[in-house]
Amino acid sequence: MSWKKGDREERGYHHGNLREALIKAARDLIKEKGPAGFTFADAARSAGVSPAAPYRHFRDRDALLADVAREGFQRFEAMLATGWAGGKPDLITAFHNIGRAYLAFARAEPAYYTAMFESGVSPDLNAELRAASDRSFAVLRSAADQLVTLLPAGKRPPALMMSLHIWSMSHGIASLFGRGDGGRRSLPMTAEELLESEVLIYLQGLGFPQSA
Amino acid sequence: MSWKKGDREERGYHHGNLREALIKAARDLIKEKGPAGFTFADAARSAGVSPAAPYRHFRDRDALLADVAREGFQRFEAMLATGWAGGKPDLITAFHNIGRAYLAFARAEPAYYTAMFESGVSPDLNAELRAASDRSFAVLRSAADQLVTLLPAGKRPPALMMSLHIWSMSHGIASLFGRGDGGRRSLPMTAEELLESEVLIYLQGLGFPQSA
DNA sequence: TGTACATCAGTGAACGCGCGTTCACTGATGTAC
DNA sequence: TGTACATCAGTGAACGCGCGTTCACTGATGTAC
Repeated sequence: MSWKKGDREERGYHHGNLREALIKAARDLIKEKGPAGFTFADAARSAGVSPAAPYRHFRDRDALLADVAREGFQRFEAMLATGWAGGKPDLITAFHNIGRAYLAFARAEPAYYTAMFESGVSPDLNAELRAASDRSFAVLRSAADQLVTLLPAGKRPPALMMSLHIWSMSHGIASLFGRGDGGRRSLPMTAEELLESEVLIYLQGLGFPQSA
Repeated sequence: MSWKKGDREERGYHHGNLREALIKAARDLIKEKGPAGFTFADAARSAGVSPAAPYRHFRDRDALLADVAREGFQRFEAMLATGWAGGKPDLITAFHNIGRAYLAFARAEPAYYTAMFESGVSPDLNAELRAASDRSFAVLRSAADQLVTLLPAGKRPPALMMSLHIWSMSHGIASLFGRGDGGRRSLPMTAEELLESEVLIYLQGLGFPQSA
């Protein structure tokens, strides 16, 4: 069987693009059965190759998982940046949009989210993963940097602290209520409404105007 | 080998108290190797019994994990209640103390915390687990009920919403930074300081006085 | 109090299974000349 | 352009291992009389 290179991703030798195919297989299996519920052999089977083939691309299961997480952070960064949209239409609205993007990502990509935050893969053990994680956070950090300029110089909170606060709110809500794979708890309101009201009250506490 | 019933927990037939011993073994294994890193056979080995013995007490591995989570919620509830201390010395201070208790639990008992929130065991599938989880949340909810009475009647936020906000902040910080088993990210401040400042700003946003 | 019996927690051997990992190999693609 | 060789992604068979699960059993404890 030989494939023409019609698809942009289709290239290479025997399989075509086994590395990416294995990452996709891992994502599907994580979504189906949780981060613990997939094996190296499973991923090979899903990708339609022999159980020995993955060893050409990943040292072991953890290396594969780390690559899923790294790819996840890349997409996450892109979604957060799209939410922020360079601070348009106004800084406060754009800031709320980052939170929405955060929840949208957790909902749309529960497999990536799990690999990134709950798979036990430590970013500190993998420089590339760490860098991808840091770049995601930098979107939030940079938004906070710009947001504090709305306040008079003497009343500005530390932007780092502020971005950590927003991150923890978003992550808390996403973890508890906003997962696409059957969230663990039900709510009398949507996760988005809960986060939006939380951020609103928080910004009021810092003295931000209702809109800008 | 026969044991006198010196220890309060020591009773029963052959092993003494295998059920509790298995739960403790599961906790130790989760703490060591993560929620995915223990098996039914592992737990039996740690408890010093044959691999068939656990079947007398738990249907399968998930049932054991659910019981770890249930026991975790019981201790969690107790810690939160101790933090609140009936609203002493004053409601605002006691409210902050619940947050501290939340983080202290995640730090001191990472194995329970993992089983409760990240093991994939759904509270909805187990009535007892669900009830234990609800009782934990009820501590926070009841504290919020009392706290809102500090505000004039027309300016009181819904206590349910408020308790969900506080829960998500605490859970977000505990998950991201405040784990006893080698948290995944380092911080320029303690998790406790981060949560305390976050809650403080949030309460200011709702119009609460600095102390009461 | 003593005896006979019922109960049931835990045993240990056995099984089938799928995983992780290795190995010499095959065969398509890339490259030197 | 063609030929010979090097490279390397993927094969498939094999292995040891530990897991989950079952089974008839054993033996300590509880209970009826």
